[in-house]
Amino acid sequence: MPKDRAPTRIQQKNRATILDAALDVFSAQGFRGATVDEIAATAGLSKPNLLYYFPSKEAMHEALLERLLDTWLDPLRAMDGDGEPLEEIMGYVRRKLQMSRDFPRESRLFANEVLQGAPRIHDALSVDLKTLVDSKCAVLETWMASGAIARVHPHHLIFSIWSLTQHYADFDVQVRAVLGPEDPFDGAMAFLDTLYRRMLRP
Amino acid sequence: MPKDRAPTRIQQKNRATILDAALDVFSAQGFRGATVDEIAATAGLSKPNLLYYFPSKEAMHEALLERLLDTWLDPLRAMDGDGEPLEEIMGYVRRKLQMSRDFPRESRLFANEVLQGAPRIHDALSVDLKTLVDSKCAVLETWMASGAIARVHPHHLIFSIWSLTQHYADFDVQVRAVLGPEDPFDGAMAFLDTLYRRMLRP
DNA sequence: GTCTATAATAAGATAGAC
DNA sequence: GTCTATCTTATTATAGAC
Repeated sequence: MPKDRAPTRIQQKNRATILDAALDVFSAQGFRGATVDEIAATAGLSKPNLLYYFPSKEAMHEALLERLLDTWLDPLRAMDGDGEPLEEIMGYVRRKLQMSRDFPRESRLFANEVLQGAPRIHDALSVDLKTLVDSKCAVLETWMASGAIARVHPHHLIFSIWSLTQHYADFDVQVRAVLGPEDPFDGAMAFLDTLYRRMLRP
Repeated sequence: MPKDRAPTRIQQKNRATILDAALDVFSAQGFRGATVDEIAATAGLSKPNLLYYFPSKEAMHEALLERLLDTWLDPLRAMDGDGEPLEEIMGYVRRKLQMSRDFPRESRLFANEVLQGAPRIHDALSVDLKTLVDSKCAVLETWMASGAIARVHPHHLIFSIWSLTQHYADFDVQVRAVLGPEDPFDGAMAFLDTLYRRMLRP
């Protein structure tokens, strides 16, 4: 096990390789569906070597979720109460859709976890996430009160952005099966742009 | 194993009990996360007795998916090309949201399967589902051409209905963690009503 | 039809050589 | 740091009595 001092370059590289492989497998199979064997094979390492870097399968999963939660909410944090309301919301939608396109594995890791009752991140949801969302809902409400955007339930507005954007990562197979060769994300961005501008027009 | 003749009442009842328990466990844990032990315990039967009715864990899962696919698309099938366009669409949204509220386990079973690449239902998606969706998109396009509803990409319109409604079943823990004690479904229905009426107003 | 007992295998984790 | 070999446990499935 790595000693309790600054990790060497090879340690950093191996940990990164392992986490990337683990993300591949966990996001595709869920926690219990994933096997350490498959993660090791994907990483190109032996199973005991993997467990030299992470003490258990659980530890890998935990490391991934922790890293994910750190960055997953950045697009919402970046919605600026002092900006132009509609453009701030559209910017949030755009950033969220880009995350679905560029980081579908992260989206599916998260979806797997929440779908199965969020056993490992329930506190993060009901504390950190709730706090952030409530504060942004307050911002949305001032925008609605000022007449800058139309009135809707602010929490459901945020849920709608989550569901509409994450759908393209989480249900990618279904979307492509139905849509055929057409790129989903271009059409999605145009559609979401229309949707939110029409719904929120004062 | 049940003989190849009409099932007795006790057989029917046991099969139904098992499938209900299996739905509980598969929808909460995914296919590989589910164990036959847990399904048996939930059903109140011994494990060998379970496997007397279904030859394998895989067979239970298959039976559930088959039954699900049969009924999952009914709300879309019911959207009538001869009806009043906006009300037909709103009716579809309402039925779909009701399914999320009344059959969240089915929604999560489906989500688990698609999220993990739809290995068992890929054909159903790219054939049956695609055929149905394409035909309903043609209907939507005639409505748009006639000016009865505003123009949007029809496939993405349908994706939006799926994602916005299923979100309340699949991400139920998250929605409730953020929303607190407020009932999600009442607010959701009001929100979706507003959303689609504003977006589709000609 | 239902059960107890058990076989067979898969998977997480460790020992110990190099 | 990395590997082969192995232990241990969990899990699917079956045998065979009742």
